[in-house]
Amino acid sequence: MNLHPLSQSFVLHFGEMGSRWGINRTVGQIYAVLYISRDALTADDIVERLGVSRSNVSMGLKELQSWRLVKLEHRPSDRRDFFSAPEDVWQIFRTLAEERQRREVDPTLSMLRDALLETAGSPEDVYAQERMRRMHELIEQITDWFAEVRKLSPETLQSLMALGGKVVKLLEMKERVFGGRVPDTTLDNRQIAKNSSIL
Amino acid sequence: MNLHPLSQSFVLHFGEMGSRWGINRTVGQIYAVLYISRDALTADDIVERLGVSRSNVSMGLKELQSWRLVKLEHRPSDRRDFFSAPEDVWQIFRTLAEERQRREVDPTLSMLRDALLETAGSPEDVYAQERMRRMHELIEQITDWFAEVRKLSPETLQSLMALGGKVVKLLEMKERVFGGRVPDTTLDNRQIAKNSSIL
DNA sequence: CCGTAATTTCAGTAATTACTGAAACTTCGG
DNA sequence: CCGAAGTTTCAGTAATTACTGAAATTACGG
Repeated sequence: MNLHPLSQSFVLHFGEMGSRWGINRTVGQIYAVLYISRDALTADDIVERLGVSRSNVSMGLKELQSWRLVKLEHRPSDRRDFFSAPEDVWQIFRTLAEERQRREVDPTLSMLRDALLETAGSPEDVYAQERMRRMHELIEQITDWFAEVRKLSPETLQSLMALGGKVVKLLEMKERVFGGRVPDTTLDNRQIAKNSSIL
Repeated sequence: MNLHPLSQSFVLHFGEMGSRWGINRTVGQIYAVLYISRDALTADDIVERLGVSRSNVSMGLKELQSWRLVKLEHRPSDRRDFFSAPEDVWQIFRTLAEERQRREVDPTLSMLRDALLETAGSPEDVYAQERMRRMHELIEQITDWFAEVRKLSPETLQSLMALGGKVVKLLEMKERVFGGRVPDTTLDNRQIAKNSSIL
């Protein structure tokens, strides 16, 4: 591995993290190298930095492209492919989440839906289905929420996150002015549903 | 594998998902079996249902315990260990997130902080550090937000998620009425004014 | 279109990770 | 404490996944 020591620990760490996340070590390292590089790199640049085979880098880059995590660009009178990671970290995060949704969450929801359509033949099946229903509900809720949140601009999102749990307090306050009853400590489902319908 | 067909696809799917998430197939399957079981199960129950070795189940259960994803209980005059998955799916989700935070996010933040303390010796290093700084910022922001959100009750959280992006609209509405000046509450007024003005 | 540089594919092999059965250990009722 | 039931550990092996080098394919400047 032919890297500045500062970058080295970053790259190694991402290789390690990659393997924990079901992405292989080299793919993680390739991404790390691209992420911290100012300029777009050729596959051979990456080979040189990581000390792995050219074919390995080729496969890794293909994998990263399938995740939409790297951009491919070309330069005039240069036949080589140049790769780079997107600038915006929020965009990267979003892409990652979207791809995981597509690859893992959607198939899971689909499997759960299928199982819920089956006729339960025994008390165990009835319980199993009930559990699956709850899981389906949870995943769908988080999924829908995320789809909504994705529509917000990064700035808005950042502000909301900065508020954190205080959002609730702010909404309670709004309740006092617009709503009927004053909620005790937490908001009640129905009440929020009611209010949001006016929007 | 000795399971009702309805449960079988669920269990197989979770095995598959497990391997994609860096958790091994059997561990995923064990969890799935526990999740859909009404009663707590012994290790031998799981062996029977999955058709894997007793030792494999033992290791898998240990792994799941280290993730705090299974509860261990005992019954009077029965020396066996009984395992079960928590009832509340929100709780499960939360535990999973907390453990991943502890195992993956925290070490990553720590690595990034260390790298940011180093002195950059070249223009490449300077850029690499800038990128790491941005990544650190993003992760910390999401982390802090999540820590806040974790304090909310599942019901409150659910209500908030049901609102989705409409939260922004509600807060804007509040803005229009109070214009940053906020009636007496437990919150520090200045803090709210500051935060909501960004919206 | 030719030649060559660049990239991809793929079969073989290396490395890693998962799984098993046997043995060691633990626990607890008697 | 003893013995049996239950659990864990671990060395060996199986299965999976990652990586390489060579060959095939692609793509583009001349």
